Amino acid sequence: MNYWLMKSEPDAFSIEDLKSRPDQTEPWDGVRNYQARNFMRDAMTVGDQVFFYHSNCKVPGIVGVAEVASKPYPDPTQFDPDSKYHDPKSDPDKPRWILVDIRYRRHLKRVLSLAEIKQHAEALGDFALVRKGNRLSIMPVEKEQWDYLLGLERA
DNA sequence: GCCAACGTTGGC
DNA sequence: GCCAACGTTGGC
Repeated sequence: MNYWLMKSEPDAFSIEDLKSRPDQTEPWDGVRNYQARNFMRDAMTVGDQVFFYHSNCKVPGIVGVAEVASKPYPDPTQFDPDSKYHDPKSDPDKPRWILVDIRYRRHLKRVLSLAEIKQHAEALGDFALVRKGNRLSIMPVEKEQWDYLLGLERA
C-alpha cells in the first residue's frame, strides 16, 4: 500500500466534481509531466490512498481522501485532436502519457491548508509539498507523513 | 495580477 | 550537449 498526494485546480476539477461522478471515479487525465507520469505508471497500485489537494485557489490545501481505482493505462486525451491535452508527438503504439482512475473516498472534516501544513514542516520531514518551488502535481507521501497529516484533521 | 521556480524547446 | 528563450505552475 502506497500513499500519494494529487493536486487539482478546483476551478477545473474539484473533489466535489469527483464525488458527483458515476462510481465517484474519474480518469486522472491531462498529466503532462514525466515525473508525475512515472509515479502513476511505475508505482501506483489499485487501492493506494491519495490525498486530494486543491491548488491555485483561495485556500490551497488537502481537502479529502481518494484512492487509486485502476491499473495504469494510456491517457486517451493525448490522441484526441480536440482535447487541450492532445499530444501529436505521442505514438499510439507507444503512448507517452499514462494515467490511473481515481475514486472518491471522503472529505476531510476540515481543510488542511498549505499554510498549516507548512507549520508542521519539521515534523513531516522531507515532504515535496513544502519544498521550495515545488510544482509537482503528483507526489509520494510516506506512511508516517500520511498518519501525521490525518492526525491534524482532528486537531 | 505578479512573479519565482521550474520544465521544455530548439538553435547552434 | 549547452543554454537562452519561452511557457507553465501555483502561492501570494
